[in-house]
Amino acid sequence: MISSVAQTPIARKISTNAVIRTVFANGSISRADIAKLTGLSKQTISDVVRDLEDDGWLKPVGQTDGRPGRNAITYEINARAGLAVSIDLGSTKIAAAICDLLGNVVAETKVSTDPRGGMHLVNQFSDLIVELAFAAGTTADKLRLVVLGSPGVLDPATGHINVAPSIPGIDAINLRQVFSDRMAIPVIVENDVNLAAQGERWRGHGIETSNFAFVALGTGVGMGIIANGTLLRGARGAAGEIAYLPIGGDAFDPGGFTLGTFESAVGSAAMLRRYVGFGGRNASTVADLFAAFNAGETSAAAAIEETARLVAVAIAAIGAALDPELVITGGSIGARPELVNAIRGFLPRCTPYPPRIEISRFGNRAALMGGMGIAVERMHDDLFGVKLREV
Amino acid sequence: MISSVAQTPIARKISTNAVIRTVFANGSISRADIAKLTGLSKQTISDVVRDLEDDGWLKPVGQTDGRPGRNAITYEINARAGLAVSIDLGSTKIAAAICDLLGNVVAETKVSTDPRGGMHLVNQFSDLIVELAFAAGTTADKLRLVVLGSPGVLDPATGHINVAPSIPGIDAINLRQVFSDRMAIPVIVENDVNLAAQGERWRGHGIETSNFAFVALGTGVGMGIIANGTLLRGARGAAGEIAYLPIGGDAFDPGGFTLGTFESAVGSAAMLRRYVGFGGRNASTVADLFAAFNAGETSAAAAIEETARLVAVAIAAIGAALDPELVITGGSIGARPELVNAIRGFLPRCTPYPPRIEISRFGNRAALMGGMGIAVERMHDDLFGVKLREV
DNA sequence: TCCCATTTGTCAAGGACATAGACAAATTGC
DNA sequence: GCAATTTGTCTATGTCCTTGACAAATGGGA
Repeated sequence: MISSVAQTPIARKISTNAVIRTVFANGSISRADIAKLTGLSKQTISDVVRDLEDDGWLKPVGQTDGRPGRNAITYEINARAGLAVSIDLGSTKIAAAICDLLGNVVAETKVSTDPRGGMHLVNQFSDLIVELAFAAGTTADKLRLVVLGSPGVLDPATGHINVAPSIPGIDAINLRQVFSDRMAIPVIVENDVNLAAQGERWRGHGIETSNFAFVALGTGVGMGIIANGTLLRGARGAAGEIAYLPIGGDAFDPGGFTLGTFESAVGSAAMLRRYVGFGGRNASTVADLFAAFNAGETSAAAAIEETARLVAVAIAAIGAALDPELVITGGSIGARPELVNAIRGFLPRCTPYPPRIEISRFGNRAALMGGMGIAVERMHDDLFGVKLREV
Repeated sequence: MISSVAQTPIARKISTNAVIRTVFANGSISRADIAKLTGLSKQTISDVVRDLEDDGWLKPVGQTDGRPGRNAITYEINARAGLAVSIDLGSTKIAAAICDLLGNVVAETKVSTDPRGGMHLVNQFSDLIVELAFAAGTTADKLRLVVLGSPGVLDPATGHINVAPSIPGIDAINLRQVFSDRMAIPVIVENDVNLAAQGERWRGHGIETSNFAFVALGTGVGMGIIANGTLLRGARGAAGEIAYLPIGGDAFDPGGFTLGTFESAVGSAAMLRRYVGFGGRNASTVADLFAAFNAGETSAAAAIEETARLVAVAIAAIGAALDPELVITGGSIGARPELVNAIRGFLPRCTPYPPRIEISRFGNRAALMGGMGIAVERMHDDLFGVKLREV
């Protein structure tokens, strides 16, 4: 025998999947209505719903009322039947949340990142999860999945983080493996900007758009791409690493290799340098610089204007390559409306088909949201997905 | 009743699909071997194969021999059971071919493009197909599908060609609709560079690569992107329109809007202009220019060098956005090894992670090949694909 | 209050498709 | 010629789905 006999026959899996999807789409629904919507017979629906209720995935919640005919029992997803964790690892803060099968946030917290990095972070994650699980009224071993967002370039195959300048020691261990072994739960590691893009796709500006880019502008720069409705990672996981775009400087300058030509031109350090170059004196952080701009300082305005011009050219380049319908900006610089308005002004002057520009809906929670979105999607796939046999 | 009862139950469709895929993967195979490879029972395989043979999809071809035990009858795909047409519409030539279910070319031809454009082209396609069908020993009404590659930006939803400078009158009609109505066959219209990328994906350099780009350099410039193994079209079908990359000129120069900044800098007109600027006198076409280069003319070398430098920067930009493993070049300029070698020299100096560069395997037949690849894939989907019911 | 139309959900019968195992037929090797 | 091996069919059995009948529950009207 090459393949063992399927535990649950394919036909029943398909029926179960159809029922689950129908209940997800409709919230609270009777078996008779499920039958009408799926086209399956009442008998089949009753069987499937009985199995799902026995296994805890569905629960009866009430009755129809007021219409002629016998009242129907209505069923809902038992959201608590699947809980997962999303963690956003930043260089200064770690945000974490537990969400249920419907994507509701059940518990959430935020702590300072352990500056020692490496295995200390794994310990920190582990403690966070135990604490969150308690707050959610459950225990860590009941959690089905962890999605971890991290800066850096991840190898799509192994999950190893190859480049992560801002987090010490994290490229020395196989974070996914170590963390997963420690918790005895599957762990997905993903680039934080990619997660932010997924977050916007799930419940943000990208909800109705299959082709958009999330551009993060802050200390560093990065991009997450949603194309044909799914995340685009590239051959080495480096898709969207726009730090290396040959814009804002000479592409052949060897200095661009370390930081990246574009990042050297529009990162927060470059902005402050530019501000000082224009004669500014009152800003040591980007927040100061925007404050100076709002106070009417011309050198701050010039620094922002020049940055916006370069970002507009970068977006033109991205538009020529990817044709996104929408570009969502985020990060400490990218979330500033002052900058985004300036970009909106430049864009139609450097590309014939400018995409729409929006500021991220979730601010610094975008990556956390994206992690939850992936977790929910993955739980659905694992629990109710229909997988055809590989030949 | 909302949905009509499925004609063929899903389980049988899945089994049929598994059988077909196994036969495709193994060429000539016995029913017993199909059973071993799929894990399905011998009985089921016999039933499915009998149905497929009755309907003409499979045919017995011989017997096993020489091994102990009873000889088995071997079966093959009946390749002639599905024939489709691929057409590559160029500004000067139209190439067309008929291929079978296995992607074998059954008939092929090439004619000059009718310069009057518009509906005259539809007539020309129609005549070509009738002629090819005759050469293939069949009739046009037996063909299942036409894939048409055309220059220009196509709306992914409607198939309408929005921008096509080199073909007159083709943006005035809904080519897909008109052509499909005329032939009474489904027609797929796709950008020619996208088709070239698909061709390389199907049977060229991209056969083992899920993330690569096909860059066409000639009179105009364009790019086809394969990401996650599938074609990337973008929101308006303009993904890969690298003519508008802000490279090789000032992105804010309004002149760049008509032709595109990058195309103005590296198209064949720009190359010849550059050659003359360097003092060249002996070239009125790009072929002349490369001949002058091979004769040792320094102004030709300088023109090619400068073009290669700009293309390298463009590939660096594409690499930063998409992280392809490979870039395949084609077109009258992009297929020249002289240029590609120069690009290979520049690339590591302007990007830290240069992709591999290869010249298209199919020359000017790449788009035709891509059309066949799509046609074969689509025929398989239509004929044997498993579609789950939409809820 | 009673009856009817309507709706829900279960029961029972039947069909399609799958599997397992027995078995006849065909072939090689000794 | 006989054993071993392999192919492909036949028979029995089980699962899943559908259909149609029917009991149970409900609202509205006489």
